[in-house]
Parts: sequence; structure tokens; C-alpha cells
Amino acid sequence: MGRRKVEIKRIEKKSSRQVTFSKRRNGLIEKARQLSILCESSIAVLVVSGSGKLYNSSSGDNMSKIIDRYEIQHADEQKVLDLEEKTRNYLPHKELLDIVQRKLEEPVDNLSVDSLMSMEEQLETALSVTRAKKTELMMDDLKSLQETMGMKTILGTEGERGMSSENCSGNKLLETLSLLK
Amino acid sequence: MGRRKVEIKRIEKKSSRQVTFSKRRNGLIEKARQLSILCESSIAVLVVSGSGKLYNSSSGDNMSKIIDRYEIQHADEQKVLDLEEKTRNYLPHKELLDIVQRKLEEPVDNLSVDSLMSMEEQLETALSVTRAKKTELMMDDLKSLQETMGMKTILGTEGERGMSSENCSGNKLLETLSLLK
DNA sequence: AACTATTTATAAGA
DNA sequence: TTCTTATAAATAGTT
Repeated sequence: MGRRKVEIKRIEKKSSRQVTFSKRRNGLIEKARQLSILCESSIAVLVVSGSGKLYNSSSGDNMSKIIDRYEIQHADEQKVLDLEEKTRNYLPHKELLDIVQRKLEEPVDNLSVDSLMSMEEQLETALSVTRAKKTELMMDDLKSLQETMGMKTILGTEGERGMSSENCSGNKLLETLSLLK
Repeated sequence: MGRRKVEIKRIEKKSSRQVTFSKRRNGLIEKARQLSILCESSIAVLVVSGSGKLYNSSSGDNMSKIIDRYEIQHADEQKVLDLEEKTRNYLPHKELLDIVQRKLEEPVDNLSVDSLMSMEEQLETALSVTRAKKTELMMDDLKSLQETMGMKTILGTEGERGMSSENCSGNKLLETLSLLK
């Protein structure tokens, strides 16, 4: 939509690339805003320019909420796959937490940016491992829930009486799952 | 761009809203893809429908990298503001870390999804506090760096010899800052 | 899921 | 950068 059709490939001329970047970025964000209003939805757009500058917009809800919603769905499932590798590559939890604890007890003046950055990294790992464990557990729950469901179908609706006590977390799980998909 | 002009306000008819949602969502994601190619940029689009379903796309780089880039810039600055409030509302670090440590030592079978979710929450707080402390320190460093810079201007380029040892983290800080904006 | 009349976005030029 | 305008592209309503 312009004086001529453009192929979708990198624009070589830097000045044109910059002008197009600015125009289309605004266009994209405006489209996001419209969609969020027209269809009652929450939309986040994050744009990182070639030079690393960040542009972002969120409509319908705030950015953190939208990103959280993404992470609920994706962060764990990826991380559970390489959980073992991660635990191999990082300190065991006990050691890690000992270190964090010692660090946080130090008076602020003795902390360096470097040590805090490293602590941040390690806490993130602890967090991702915790999340992965949670996902693991939820998957197990889901499996036994599905088994129970299957059994219910065979037994008819009266079968509920036979639900085993191991699956008592099913209701909480269902609540959680309804958030997930 | 259609048979008639539409006002940008919630579409009341559910079926039309759903059709428009689907068409415009695809349009938005395609626009993002084009922009990322035309202008060598990385773009994330996250869409949460009214019913809570998530659609997302990333082009130019993977979603986690783009979200990380956003969080480098935003997560901390907000959190440093209500750092005091947060530390008031949560367990002191030492206690928290004791609990996390005990929990992580338990055999997996004894962990419940609930306790892991709570641990996750608490680790996130520890993380945000750690980040806030880091930001605090960096701000302090920045201040003294600016003071040194000011002094250099007054003293001329030969003034470098006088840089105080407290500011030796300045170079590292500059590296970090260049990532931030 | 296709079609097409229109509107909207935007490429190039000023 | 901002505006103008010819044209391409997206899409609203229809089938």
C-alpha cells in the first residue's frame, strides 16, 4: 500500500529502512490498539529495532499481566524438558540457597552489582526449577485425573463414588487448567 | 477498509466480533512479520482473547529473548519504587530462604502443587528484591560516575588520573547502561 | 472459507 | 521531520 509494491525483504538503504520502521511500527501498534478495543482483548507488542532500542505497547491490560499470561503457558513446558540439564549445569539447590542466604545477610554496602547479578541469575534458576517441578506434579495429577475420567465414562455417572483419594486435587487442578487453555 | 467504515469500539454481536478477531489477529501477526523482515528487527505479539485464550508470535528472535529485553528495561525500575512496601509485606529474606531450603530438601513426593506455587511466589519476591537492590546500587554508581564526569569536565582530559577508587565499577556500569537504553 | 467494494496503510516524493 | 497523494493491502459485509 504505497506508490509501488514492495518485496518483503530487508530494505538495504538505511534511511528508507528507518522511515519504514517508524511508519510501520506506529501502524502495528495502532492495529493492536484497535483490535483490543473492537474485540475486547489484551494485546502486547514488543519491538526491538536493529540497533537494540525497545518500543512496546500494551492495550486492554498492562504489559506485565500479558507477559505473565504468556509465561504461565510457555515458560514451564520448555523448562521441564531440559530440567535435568539445568540442574546439572547449576549448583544444587541447597548450596545455592546457602549462598543466597549468606549474601542477603551481608550489609548492603558490601554487596557488589556483580554479585547481585549473579544472585539474580541463580534465583531465576531456582525459580525455573521450582516451576518445572510444579508442572511435573500437575502433569501427573492430570494423568490420574484423565484415568479417573475414563473410568467414570465406563462406570456411568454413578462412578464418582469410587474416586480414589489420590485424585482429590482434581478440582484445584481443573481451576488451574481452565486458566491455561 | 471494508464495505463500510467501522467505529473503533467493542463489536457487540458475538459472531462478528469473533470473525473480526480472527481476521485482524492474523493481519496483526503478518504485519509484525513483515516489519521484522523489512527492518531487521525482533517483534513479539501477544494476544489474549476475551475468553482468555492466548495467541502469540515472535519474529526476528525468539519470544523469551524479546521478553527478556523488555524486562531488563522495565521490571526493575517499577519495583525499586515500592521496594520498601514489598519488604514490609513479605517475610524477611532469612526466614523465606530457610523455608525454601527446607522445602527443596523434601523428597518430591511430599511436595504439593500448592506449596510449590507458594514457593514460586516467594522466590519471585526474593528475585525482585535482589533486582531492586541491584538497581539501587547501580543508581548510586551512576551518581558518583556523573560526579566524576563533571569533575573531569572541569579538570580537562588530564583529570582521569584523579578518578577515585570507589568508581572503579564505572566501566562495567557503562556497559550495562548501554544495554538499557 | 471466498468474494469484492471500500477503507486504510503506506511508499515515494515534496 | 511532516505532509501529500497514488497505489497496495486489509478487511467489513456478503454469499
